[in-house]
Amino acid sequence: MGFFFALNTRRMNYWLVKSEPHKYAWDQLLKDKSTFWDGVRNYQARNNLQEMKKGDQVLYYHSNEGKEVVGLAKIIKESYQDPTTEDTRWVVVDIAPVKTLKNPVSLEKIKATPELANIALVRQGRLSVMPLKAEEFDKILELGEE
DNA sequence: GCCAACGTTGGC
DNA sequence: GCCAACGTTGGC
Repeated sequence: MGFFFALNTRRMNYWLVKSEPHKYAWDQLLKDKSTFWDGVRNYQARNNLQEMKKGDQVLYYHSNEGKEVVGLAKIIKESYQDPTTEDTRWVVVDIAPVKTLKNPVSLEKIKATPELANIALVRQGRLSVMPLKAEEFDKILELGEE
């Protein structure tokens, strides 16, 4: 049984999402306890949202101001129609905070870390929802807890 | 505030 | 279906 549990655990997916702090900051998510992740109007980001499964872990990045990974969140509801638009092309997911990183991990630090130099956050600056490999996810968390 | 990167739109 | 024009994101 433990063997199968380990396999399932390994299938969990890891993500990084961006938010401009003046639009919706990490602190706001802590206050709200959960939110629906709306505003995605890019197909690649949308496709990533649709791949998210309940329980997947999500790193929360502040773009523009801060430019750092500030917290860890999780998916509590899988993708459904974006309630802020009639347009059926767009979806949202529900996320909830898990913990605040002891030390935010800056973009600068990420760029300077060889294991992280190729993540989409660096390579594809405009993408707002991106997958991470387990190793990359672990590395960022590790940097955040130092 | 500038501009590079890149996605989308629309004319042909 | 190509590609120029345009809009948006986000780092600097």
